[in-house]
Amino acid sequence: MSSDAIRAALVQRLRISSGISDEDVSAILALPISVKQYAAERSVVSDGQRATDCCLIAEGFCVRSKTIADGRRQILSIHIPGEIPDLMSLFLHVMDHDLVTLTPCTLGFISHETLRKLHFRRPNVAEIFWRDTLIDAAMFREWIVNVGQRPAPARLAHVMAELRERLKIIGRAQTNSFEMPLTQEQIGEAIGITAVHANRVIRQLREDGVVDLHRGRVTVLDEAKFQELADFDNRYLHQSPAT
DNA sequence: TCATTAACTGAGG
DNA sequence: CCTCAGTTAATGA
Repeated sequence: MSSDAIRAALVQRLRISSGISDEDVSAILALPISVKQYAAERSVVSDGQRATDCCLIAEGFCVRSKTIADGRRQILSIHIPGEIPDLMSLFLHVMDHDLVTLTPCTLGFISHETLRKLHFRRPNVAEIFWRDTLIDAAMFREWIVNVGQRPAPARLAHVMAELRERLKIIGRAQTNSFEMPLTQEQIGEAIGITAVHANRVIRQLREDGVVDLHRGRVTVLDEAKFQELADFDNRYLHQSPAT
């Protein structure tokens, strides 16, 4: 994939969620960016590492995660094309978690130096990136509530509902079907249950005619049941800049 | 390797 | 007694 396509993915997302101006778009499109291909399940930046670039996902899915002493891993967030999962590293240089590819990915790296200069030259872009980081924090709050308080089937449904909403923004989800390329082990790591229990939960949702998850693709079987279970309110994604 | 399922267990309501 | 969820183990795709 060309680096133009990578920039386009970012701009498409920022246009919708931040109301970015054409001039700011041009400034972003002119940034030097280094494109790299990653296989699935590869570390992009690790906990404790000093980051010198920010990573823009052009193609594929990534997760952010932390691993505890006994080796168990918590998945903290799922990331899709057009996002910059490690934007915070621009100011927090030493990573406090891992960024890992889930699927084969095309990633674009923009140096901190470049981004810093852009911030001085274009305060509007700095504001947009700040806003993006705050939305990221809002998503973490929602994730905590989800994992901490909802029963397992609702937890899974909520993660699915959020992913659908975000994929829709970049034109990659239909209402009743979208990609969710996590193994059952990874689903367990995301919502705090074992892989065996993840399997039970998925089966239950399928048997109840709510939603099906098969080979990394979600199919909503009953929209009303799905919404009720997921208890999803998209306000925390703050998609319209005006409000 | 990943997904599936059963059987058993214990916590907690 | 019931639901939820972890563990173990066997088996299938």
